[in-house]
Amino acid sequence: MTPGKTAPISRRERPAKPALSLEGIVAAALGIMRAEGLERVTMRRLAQELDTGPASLYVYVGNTAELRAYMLDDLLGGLDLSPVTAPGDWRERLVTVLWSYGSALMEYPGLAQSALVTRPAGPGYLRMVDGLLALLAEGVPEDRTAWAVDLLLHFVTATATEQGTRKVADDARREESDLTAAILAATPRTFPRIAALGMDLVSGTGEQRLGWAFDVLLNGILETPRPEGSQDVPGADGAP
Amino acid sequence: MTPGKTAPISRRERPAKPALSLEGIVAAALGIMRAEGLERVTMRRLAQELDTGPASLYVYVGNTAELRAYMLDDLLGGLDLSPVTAPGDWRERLVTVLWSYGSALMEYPGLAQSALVTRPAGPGYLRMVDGLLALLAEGVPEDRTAWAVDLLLHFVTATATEQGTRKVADDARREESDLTAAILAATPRTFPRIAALGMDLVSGTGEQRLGWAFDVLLNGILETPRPEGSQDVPGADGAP
DNA sequence: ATTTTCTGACGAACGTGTTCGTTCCCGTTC
DNA sequence: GAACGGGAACGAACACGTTCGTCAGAAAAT
Repeated sequence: MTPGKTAPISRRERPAKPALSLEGIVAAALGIMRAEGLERVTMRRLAQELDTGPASLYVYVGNTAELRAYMLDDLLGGLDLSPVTAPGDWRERLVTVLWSYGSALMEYPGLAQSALVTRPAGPGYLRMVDGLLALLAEGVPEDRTAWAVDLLLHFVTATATEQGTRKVADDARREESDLTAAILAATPRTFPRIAALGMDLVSGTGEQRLGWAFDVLLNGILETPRPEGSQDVPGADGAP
Repeated sequence: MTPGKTAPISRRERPAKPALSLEGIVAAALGIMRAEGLERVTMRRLAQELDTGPASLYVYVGNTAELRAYMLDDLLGGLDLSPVTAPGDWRERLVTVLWSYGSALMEYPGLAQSALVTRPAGPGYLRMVDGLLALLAEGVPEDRTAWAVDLLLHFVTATATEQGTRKVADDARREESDLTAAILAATPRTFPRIAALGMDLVSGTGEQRLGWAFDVLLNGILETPRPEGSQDVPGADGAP
């Protein structure tokens, strides 16, 4: 596992390298991530693990963002989608799946950021979207399920990014006190509304706020139809 | 307003370096951004502009994320908040301000990403929050204004990040076809729901979708009270 | 007036992502 | 069997963010 510097043995002594494939690269990247954390997954470190040079990786992966997208998709493939077909209230089951997604993202916050930058389009992501669409179909009018799933996922991803990078910065104290100090420094003269609300602005745990946000989104989706003239798309039925 | 290029005088002609201050650094950074784009605002380029070395900047700025936060806050300070006190429907005025915020962010997408990673806490941001709180107070029950403003801004920031980085990637074609291809490749066997919806999943312009999202959020906020037991915070009134 | 202290500034260095030109190998074609 | 062509792998290099140890110069203390 820890190759260290086992003397500069020429590569020909290594018994048949796995030949370098996208799958192998992603697997190695996930291995490093689980063992040492995502921030350790650098192109150089990864290349070293695969006994090659950094430039060689670029044959299979366009850049680090793309690599992370592959890693994330792999993770999403392992997501528990059993709530999709389980019995019970569709809202509860939907929120359960969304929480799973969010939890996966929060575990490796850097991946969430990638998902926000590079829109996922891998099989793992599509699998999840399909499941969510099935759940939405149970209770949401047909015209807005497409936009709704996007909105929900977009929101969870963003929240994970925010929460996550804050965890990386580690000192939640520092962050909090930064904004907290500013709030406490607000006087009725400078920022009246902020001063009035005070620490209520930063109240609640992340879970509480996210749970509330889910309710807000679902309630809003249920009673907000899609604007007219936004659904006539050529070939929208998938039968060209 | 438009600083332009007041003759590219060599740095040695500069009469007495501005002594290097946070204000000066941020101003120079904004200058480079407006002239050459945000991606050109590197520590080295910035140091060169200020006729010093990169390391010197770290006395005033912890890292690039922090620098960008300062830049963003400066931009936010120039935001048009006149709708806050204007007459008319509070919802329309609120959305107007949110659009301003979003537009500012989309102009320099990298800044949006910073805002998502490092929570803003500068005067420009607080000014905007205070204005939004005033607008929300006109129509939203008091218990949820604090969380609502956070939710709204969080969402706009995330959307700008997503939209923006896509613009940077430039080929919206490429991006679109990536997901589009996956959608078209979906069969009723593999991903039934996705196949059924087809291109409707990617329908609508960014504006249409964001406008709809605003409606969803506001409608949801209006009818989703905050969960009980989440508002008793010590010193919540700002009077310790 | 001399000494001490401390902070802003700096030069050099490390590890990073990414690109470029070259080399090598293997399947294809004559 | 020989020559070829193309994709995979590589070595070297560039610009980047950030850190470290050092230094100068001003402020504070004596």
